[in-house]
Amino acid sequence: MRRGACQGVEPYLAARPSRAGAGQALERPHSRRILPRGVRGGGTIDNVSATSRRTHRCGELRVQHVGQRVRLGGWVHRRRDLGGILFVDLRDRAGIVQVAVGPGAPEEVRRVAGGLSGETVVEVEGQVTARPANMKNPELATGDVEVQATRLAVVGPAVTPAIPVARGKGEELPAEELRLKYRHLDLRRPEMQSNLMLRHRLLQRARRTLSDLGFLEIETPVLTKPTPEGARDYLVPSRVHPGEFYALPQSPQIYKQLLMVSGFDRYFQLARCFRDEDLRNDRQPEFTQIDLEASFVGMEDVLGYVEAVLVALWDEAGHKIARPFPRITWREAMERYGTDKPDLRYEFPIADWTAQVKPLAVPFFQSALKDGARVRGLAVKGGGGLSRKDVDQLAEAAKQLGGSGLAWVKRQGEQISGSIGKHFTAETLGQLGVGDGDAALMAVGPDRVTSPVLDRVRQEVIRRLEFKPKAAHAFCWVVDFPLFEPDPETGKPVFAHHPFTSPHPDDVARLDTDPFSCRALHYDAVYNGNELGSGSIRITDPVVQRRVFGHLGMSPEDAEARFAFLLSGLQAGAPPHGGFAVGFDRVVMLLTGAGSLRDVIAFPKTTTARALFEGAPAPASRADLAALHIEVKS
RNA sequence: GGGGCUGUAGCUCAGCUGGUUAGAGUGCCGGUCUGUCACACCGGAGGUCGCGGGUUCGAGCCCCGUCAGCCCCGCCA
Repeated sequence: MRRGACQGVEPYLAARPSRAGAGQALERPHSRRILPRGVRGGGTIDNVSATSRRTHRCGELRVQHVGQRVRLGGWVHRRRDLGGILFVDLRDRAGIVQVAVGPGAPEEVRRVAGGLSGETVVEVEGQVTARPANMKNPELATGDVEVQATRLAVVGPAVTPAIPVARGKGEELPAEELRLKYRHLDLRRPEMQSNLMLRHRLLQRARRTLSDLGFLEIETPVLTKPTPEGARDYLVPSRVHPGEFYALPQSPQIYKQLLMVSGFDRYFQLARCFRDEDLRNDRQPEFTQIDLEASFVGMEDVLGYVEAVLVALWDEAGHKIARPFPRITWREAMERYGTDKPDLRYEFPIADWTAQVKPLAVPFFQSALKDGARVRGLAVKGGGGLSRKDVDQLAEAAKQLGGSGLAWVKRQGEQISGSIGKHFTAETLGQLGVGDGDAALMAVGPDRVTSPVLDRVRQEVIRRLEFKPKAAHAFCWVVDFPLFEPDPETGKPVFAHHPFTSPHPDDVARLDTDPFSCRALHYDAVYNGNELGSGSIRITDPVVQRRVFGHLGMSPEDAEARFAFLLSGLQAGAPPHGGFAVGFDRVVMLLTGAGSLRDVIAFPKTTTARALFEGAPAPASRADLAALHIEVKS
């Protein structure tokens, strides 16, 4: 056990067995040999931390080190000068340890310690001592010990930091703009270090899991050709070929299919992907996917591989997840939850109340109840707890999503109230599952309107009434997605996913006659209402692939020009194959509890896609532009 | 492209109905202090109220514009 890693600032490391034993053994003779005279190595426990300049990391020291002479390097987190005695909290990535400079310390040490300011980098040599019982600090993993400094040197003087690294309890974070501008300081904070250390471990665990399953890590180009995800491409001008451009990959989609054609059988990559679209809290223009593809597989196989990865990742973060994940069809998800990424932590489904409500002749519904429109609603247990203000805000949100609003009924004993309350009896409400103290929230219209409305209302009700989740971790697979969706403007069928997704074999015959009824061999992994990733079984028949391109409105010539390398690949003998891509940054965000992707990416972009730290993008020089055959309009 | 929120000391924030000298905590600087751990105490410095224009006798506060950050829609798996 590397106990040193298991302390406060890195909570996810708790009780994790080390697998680094062999590597440590190799390191040991080396680090022992170069340790300075008079300083003993750290024994058998923390030797990977030792270097020619230090024996341990600050945060690793424990009672077992008492009596040892150690040498540390780190940043001055805080300093407490009591006059005759002075304490320095020394910080590195492993944590914080208290260095004591008492009246008995050498004059030089006392002098240097007296002048230390925050964030200065120092090297300390001293003896680890046990703190007396009443002077221990239980909030610090190293709180049972301290280091009595016998040597102290400033090796990296620091100006007063622009934003604080050491924060007081309850002190707010600096503005995000400043955190991004002074990212080197923000990244020193133990929270950020913890996030990025977990990220590292998740990456390693994903690699190991897939490698153990026989997947080969193969890198694909970053300078490439536009891929078909449908987002805007980042373009890179070619110097050698005037007027021509590379595109940065939105995903390695076509490459991984070609690797299957090439017979690599199982591929994975921790792939950097680029999409030039507007940002969100959970969307960055460059991001990382755990990308995989396998040959001679069906959907079951792929879901199995992805489950193995996800279970391993959650395990790495300390959560035990049961397999297999439950499955829900896309149709059922839309029917019961109004979304293709249902949050199954809560058993609180949407119901079709058309049959029960239609005979009541409620004016609010009558005009809308045509052309296949339905009345759908939520029976809210304890919905009496929703204030009039809550209901009004829910109705307002419903209207913003394009609905005609939200009808509501509350039942308290024999008292029935609400916007359409006078049309209801306790008996009718009982049939809808609305009991005493409950409420019914209803929307009317075509499903494409009521689904998003009731999805939103459901989430808001869960939040406002603080429903208890029935599980902390609710994974599911959403399967049987439609192959096409109507174009919002023309109503014509367009592909719901990328155009390499195989139609469901049972539905292929209806491809031309009834496209909207065709299902795709496409599947999403959903966790607590978040989409973690998606995948599909691919089209391997070049004839079908050409037909599908035709459906996208692509002429055979267009298809050839854009995707010749894929089409010729498929003609060359393509094995049945399929794959998946996990949005890795989002996984890290969920597992760290971070509020935004920016807290799990070392150097993220702002919402306007700027890098405040390094200052990208930036204008290019006239000479650079000329070399690239580019003129910029000003 | 559209909507919303925010912008006051290095940092986090307060600032009344527009009113005369813009405050607090923390950090910083100086001092006292031998067991602190957000040490405590005493003293001090520190302001282009994001920027530009307007209204007004008078603007941190009202109006218009603009910039930046964040959130959302559009867009994007």
